[in-house]
Amino acid sequence: MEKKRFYITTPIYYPSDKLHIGHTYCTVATDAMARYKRLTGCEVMFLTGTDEHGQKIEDKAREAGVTPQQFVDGIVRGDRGILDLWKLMNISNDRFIRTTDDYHVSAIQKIFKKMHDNGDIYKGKYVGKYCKPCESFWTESQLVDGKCPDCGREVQDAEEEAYFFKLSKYADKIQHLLEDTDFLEPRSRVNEMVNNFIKPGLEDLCVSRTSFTWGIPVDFDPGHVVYVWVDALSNYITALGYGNDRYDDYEKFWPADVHFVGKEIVRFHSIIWPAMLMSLGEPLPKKVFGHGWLLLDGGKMSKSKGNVVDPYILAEMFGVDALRFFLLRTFPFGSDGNFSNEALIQTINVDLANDLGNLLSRTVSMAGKYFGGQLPENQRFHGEMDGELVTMVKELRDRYEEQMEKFAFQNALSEIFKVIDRANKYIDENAPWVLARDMDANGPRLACVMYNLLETLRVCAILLTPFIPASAAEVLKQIGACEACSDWESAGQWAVLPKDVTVVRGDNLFPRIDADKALTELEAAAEAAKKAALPDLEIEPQLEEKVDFDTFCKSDFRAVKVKDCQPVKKSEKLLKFTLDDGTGTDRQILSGIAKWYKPEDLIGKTLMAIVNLPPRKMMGQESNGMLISAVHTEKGEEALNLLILDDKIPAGAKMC
RNA sequence: GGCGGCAUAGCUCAGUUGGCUAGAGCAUACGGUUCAUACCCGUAGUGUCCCCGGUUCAAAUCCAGGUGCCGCUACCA
Repeated sequence: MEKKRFYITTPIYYPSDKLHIGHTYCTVATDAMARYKRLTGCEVMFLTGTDEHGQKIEDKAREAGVTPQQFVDGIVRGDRGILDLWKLMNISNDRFIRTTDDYHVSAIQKIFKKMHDNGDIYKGKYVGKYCKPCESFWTESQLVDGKCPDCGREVQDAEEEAYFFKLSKYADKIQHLLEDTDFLEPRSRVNEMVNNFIKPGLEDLCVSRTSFTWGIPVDFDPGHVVYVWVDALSNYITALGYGNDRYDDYEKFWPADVHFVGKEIVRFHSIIWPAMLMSLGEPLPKKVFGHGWLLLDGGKMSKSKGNVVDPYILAEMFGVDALRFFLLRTFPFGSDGNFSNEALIQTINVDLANDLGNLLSRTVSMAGKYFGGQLPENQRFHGEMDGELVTMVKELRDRYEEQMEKFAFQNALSEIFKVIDRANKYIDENAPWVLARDMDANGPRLACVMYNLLETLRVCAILLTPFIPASAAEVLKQIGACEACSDWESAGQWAVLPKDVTVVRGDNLFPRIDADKALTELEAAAEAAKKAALPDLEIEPQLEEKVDFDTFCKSDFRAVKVKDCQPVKKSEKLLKFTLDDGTGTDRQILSGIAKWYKPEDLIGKTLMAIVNLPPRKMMGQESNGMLISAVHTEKGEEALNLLILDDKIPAGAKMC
């Protein structure tokens, strides 16, 4: 009999920046689902990738002084890039598509041509706004206060030639698909789509651009590039070999079982994508699932807020499995969740360290202590004491399966942890340490208690495999489970381990985390990351206000020579200068530059000062003037350089 | 503005087609235990289920109105 097949995808991410915890969330969820399906015996195709074309990449590349291809290569394949991240997160994707891959490029050209030839793509005029100085084309909605969002200047009506896709033609079919089937989940998204887009009347979709070149050329009309919709969405079929010879899995895996997508791109996947497939005459994916977002402090994560959570830092600090687990255990997949470091640490400590990790630790340790690691065959079952636990474990796989089929990861995990909780309680009820006091009388009973715990751990570990693959494998290893005792089939059965199973004590699965210490470290890491993101160099903007010449001339700048320089007591900032200003009388100036200069290094230097400022007292000492420095900001940190003049300039020389 | 969603314990949230004496986890307090990762087990709580009406034998749940928060509002990828 042929295996059941399952095709699941993440969105292809846009590599204009490094990915954050939100992308990781979606990919980890997809990975858990893919691993679950493999566990149940399906032949799985799990696809993820990157969407690499478009204006923004072109711009970013120019800023960075590299070609667009070099730019995306860096973000995708570079150090700590996207591929590295998925490797770190133990993502089991079968394929990774980049929209710059040759086979995708040529397939897109075929798809575009096909839709053109069947009359669904036609040439039209794209009306918008044009900013002449910037030479850029904007849409009505992109304008800021009706002006160019880049320079703020007036824009003019303009039109450019573009290809359009007859989206409107498919409006009725799409509405039916959304309203009368369970194509789009969660259900709450359906109303949004229908009310916002379909009912007001679907407009045709502009599917080409002439305003930038970083895209797939329309091969029959030079100057046009295929816009994101056709380019990106089609990845789900080109990666299977549609329109290309690179792969040959289209017949095998299409239609997809589910596209996991963020709620912000539900529209593309639930309206545009089905319409495109209808136009191509291809079957539709079975389901689109729009998951929620991870919010920070109740708000969206964003670069500008500087609150982007870096998955690398978290995974390295707490472990990949802990992070994977947290993401899927804590938040209902369909709705938004509040991400916080506190919640992450708490979940790790409570569920993974205290409940699961400790259950394994105490079980294996007791098996070692009481039986030297190998249980005796002679075991005494006690229906009353054991019944409840055994029943729960026997029913667990079915309960779990029910939730997993609904993508309710949180609930599936919750079922497992109910059993883990029950097992911890079971230990208390049976008090193995009491039984152990009289091994002659209680040996068989104690052995049965231990066996029941191992069986419980076995089933839980199997079912946890999609979520925490490495840790689950470690559990199975420690409890001595063979391969046949670790598969999906055996997870539905009780008493699969041999009675005389041998356990192997290992390291603690999930070390407890010192919350205060970890939070402090995270803050420091976040601070460092924030700093790294700051611009290398910032200078003060120039003043708008003009100063007339006469006013300027009133400022008396002079060359001065440093006769002496001392730190000011009790002041961290101030240095006290004794200066020769050419008048024959020493001048004292205090300057807040101790952070940048050592006093002794400045003695003998020729500097510049304004000498006719009114005297001012600082830390009880009088300052007569001000030394002139150049200031700028580097990586968010203030930098200062005194104006140091050529020593041949005599003291008192006038600056003008 | 239009459309949609949400509002339940100190915190994060469950509550399916009205049957609830309103739950879980975390946090808190107290007690027990010692196999274990200072862990585990038990007990104790506290609620104007946002407000105001209505339907009903019965409303957290359904309806109307109000308040507050959030999302979507199409060519940004």
